[in-house]
Amino acid sequence: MGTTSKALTLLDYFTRQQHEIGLSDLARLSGTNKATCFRLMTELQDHGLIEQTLAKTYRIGPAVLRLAALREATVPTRDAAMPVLQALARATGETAHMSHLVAGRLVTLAFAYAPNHAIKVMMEDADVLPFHATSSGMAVLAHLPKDQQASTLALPRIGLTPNTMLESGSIQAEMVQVKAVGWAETADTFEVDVASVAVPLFDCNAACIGAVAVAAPTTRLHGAARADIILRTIKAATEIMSLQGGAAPVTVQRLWRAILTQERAPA
Amino acid sequence: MGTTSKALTLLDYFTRQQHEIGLSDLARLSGTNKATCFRLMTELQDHGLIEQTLAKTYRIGPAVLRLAALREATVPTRDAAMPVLQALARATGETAHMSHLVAGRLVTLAFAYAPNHAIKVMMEDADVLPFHATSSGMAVLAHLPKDQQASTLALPRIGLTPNTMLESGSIQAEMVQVKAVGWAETADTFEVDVASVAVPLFDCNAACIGAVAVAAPTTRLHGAARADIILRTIKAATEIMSLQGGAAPVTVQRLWRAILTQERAPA
DNA sequence: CCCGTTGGTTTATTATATGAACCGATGGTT
DNA sequence: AACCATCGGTTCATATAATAAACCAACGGG
Repeated sequence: MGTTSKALTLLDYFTRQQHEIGLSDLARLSGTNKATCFRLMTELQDHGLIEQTLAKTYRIGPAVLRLAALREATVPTRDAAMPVLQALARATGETAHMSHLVAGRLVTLAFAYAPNHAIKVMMEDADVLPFHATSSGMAVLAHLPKDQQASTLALPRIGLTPNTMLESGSIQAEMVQVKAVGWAETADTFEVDVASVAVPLFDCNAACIGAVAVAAPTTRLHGAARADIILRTIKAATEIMSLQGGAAPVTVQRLWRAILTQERAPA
Repeated sequence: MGTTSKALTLLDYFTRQQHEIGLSDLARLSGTNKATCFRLMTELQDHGLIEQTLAKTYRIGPAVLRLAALREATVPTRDAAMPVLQALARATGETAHMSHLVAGRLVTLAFAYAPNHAIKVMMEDADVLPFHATSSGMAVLAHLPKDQQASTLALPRIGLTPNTMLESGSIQAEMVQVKAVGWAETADTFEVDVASVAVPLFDCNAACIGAVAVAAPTTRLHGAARADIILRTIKAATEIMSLQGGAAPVTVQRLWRAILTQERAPA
């Protein structure tokens, strides 16, 4: 592996749960030599990607803000999707969110809450979603190239609830199902009492790059409400893709058109 | 220079003006060998910091969005400053903005417009500001450690208007003046007819990390309005610092207190 | 048909990254 | 107070990774 990759890999250890890490800890976590880790972090620090606190711990630096602003100016992903997500949340009365595939991981980039329920599903930006336990993950996984599916399935999985799928076989069966209907659904697999519906997003090459999803308490994702949510999520996905110059593969487009025209969600 | 630094330096060539760059162009711009450039870009791409368009040009990738969200979750710089800037813009009727020092450069991180004027100063996120031609730049430069001042002054400067200061001598004289009053002011040095007032920001170590500024058409930055803007900008800066756990050096605090208590801007 | 340019690849050479051991400082524990 | 573990950071011989010139094939005018 290249030195640059090693340095950039160090950034991955900073998460919402652990956003400040000391040198020795980071060296241990990443399995790098302490001296190497120090040198790499110093280099990241010189460019503002990392900064050090008073307590000498490292954290993500301010340079990423400039890069993110530049990214949004170049490809307005988040800014373009935000109003669509807000409309989706308002219309469904539930939590809407969008995740993108970044370097093989599914990252939450934006979300919107609905005001009309006391109980709602809460989200965090920059969260990394497990493929096997979320509808977004399954929606994306099902539409990935075979090799990426295989490498993703080869990763270790953890059971977040009693309902989480763990065996490759059942996940692959679900992937077939997801691909056959054009959207994905999970209930109580990520967290108990949380269910969600997800629709994949594609770029201009018809390659799957993420998903739009609506998450709700399991008890509210039934019957007519559920059917409505499925329709609206598909519409939101197509809208976001048109804003970003993406397009679903024709096979998926056909599935969606069928669902939208019959104005009813299939089994 | 380390390999990682070389790779990260490549990111700096992506600007608001030039946000997509081809391989040969980038190799030329950065002075790196084309093969090296390719390898480094591929590595950045593997981590999502860079992505390639259909036309094979490179651009900033989606991973920076995750990092930026994580940064804001760790240190809510932008999110915390935004309401203060909006209030400042509303109260002054002009454009307010905040810039931070990132890896030796001054980067615009947030701004807010006022609704009440047809003519206003426009801003862009992620812009890099020249120290010698902006009030924010001078405010920061004046409060930097001597060695950083020297290295900044050693950089080449360009004259953006006939009024832009270019000689080190006049810039250093201005720095003394800025440090003596605790804030900075420029008129027609960045762009003709644009004037601005800036107040430095400090972190918890009392090290200067950026500035808050109000920019207005030169004709509107006079008399009572100017005095009011100076007061409000100082108040906004102290507010932002208290939100972020920073504090100005006692010398600067004294200057500000004097200005605020006499409720009048000094010459 | 040619010529210049593009993105990308190969190769021997060389410069850079690496990691064990070390340092001084800090903070509990006995 | 002596001890010990751990912290962030440094040193230096060794080994690995980065480098750059030359080379592709493909594309687009003139």
